[in-house]
Amino acid sequence: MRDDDAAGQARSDTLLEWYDRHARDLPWRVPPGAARSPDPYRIWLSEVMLQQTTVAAVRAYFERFTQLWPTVADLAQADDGRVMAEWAGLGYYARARNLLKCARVVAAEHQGRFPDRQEDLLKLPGIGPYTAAAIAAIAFDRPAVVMDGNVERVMARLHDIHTPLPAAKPELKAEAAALTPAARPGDYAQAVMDLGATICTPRSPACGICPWRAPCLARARGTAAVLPRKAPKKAKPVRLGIAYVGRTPGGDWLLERRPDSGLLGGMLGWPGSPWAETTPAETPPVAARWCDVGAEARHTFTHFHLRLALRVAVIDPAQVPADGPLLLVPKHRFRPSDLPTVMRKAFDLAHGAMESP
DNA sequence: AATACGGGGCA
DNA sequence: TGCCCAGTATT
Repeated sequence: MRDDDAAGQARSDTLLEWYDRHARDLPWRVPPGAARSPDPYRIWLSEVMLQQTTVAAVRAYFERFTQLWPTVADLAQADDGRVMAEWAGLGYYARARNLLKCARVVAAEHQGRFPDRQEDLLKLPGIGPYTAAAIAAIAFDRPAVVMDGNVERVMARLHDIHTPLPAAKPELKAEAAALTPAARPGDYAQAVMDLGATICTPRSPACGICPWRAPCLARARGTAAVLPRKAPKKAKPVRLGIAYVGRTPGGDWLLERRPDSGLLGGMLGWPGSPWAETTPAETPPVAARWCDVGAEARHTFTHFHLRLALRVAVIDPAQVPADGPLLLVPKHRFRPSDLPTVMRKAFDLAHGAMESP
């Protein structure tokens, strides 16, 4: 065991030396060696945004959110619709709903301070095993074992593990735990994830410049590019739907607030038919002369492809019930960027069709 | 254990 | 255009 400990120590030291020289400059990051300590609010916000999402996509959203809501107390008081609108385009909208829930729990039940232990962080909405470990390690420098897709890939290659995911997870986690150091665990966690994101990449890893090229078994055996192995995935079915893009004579838009649970939950969207495998029936939200737009919006979600046929009409505002999910958004307050991507695609096509009759 | 849940990047 | 990537909540 002592040999393993010593080898692990040497590896984490090697990685920390690399991180001291090559740490990425990120808006939410405190550089290694800096005097200040990280703001748990900013670490939490960035980690939730980074779930299933690339750094490139997150940057602008992070800047915007921290500018609008500099503290967790500010976010806790924010308007729900405003937060959903600012999240639009980032995807996985349950994250935004849980973000608000979590901010309100922290503000009301934790005096505006995030818990510093993984076990307590795990109880908060939207914080699972990965995010709890990441906050504990990065914000509070606790030796939590941070397991994300990057770490899984790095461990699979370092130890040349060929068991397919997700079956390999326990083994990969054990290897990651054995390497997590007692000194500078926060920097170590960020270092492994940086390594996975910049060098030990999913395709064509840059083994030649990797700080772990010496101990890496997959590098020695030439198997890095095929690891980690994954269980085969199933094909995505096609679903069909119709969306109705309506506008009043005054130029206000007819939208609906989608239910909190389910696909695009809590987001604005165009009213329409359910999305199913078969051709949908016409289900106009209000009576009007709906015109077929020649084009359809195509969009791929996690588990199906959608083809959305489009109808446009000038509608009578008096036809819109005051209760229910439908709402008229005034012309000057409507921002296409407040919509999830599929709804923005539908708008772009419908709007083009309305401009040129 | 399996499924629902977006969107962006790259070949 | 199509394939790859990747945490949390729910069932």
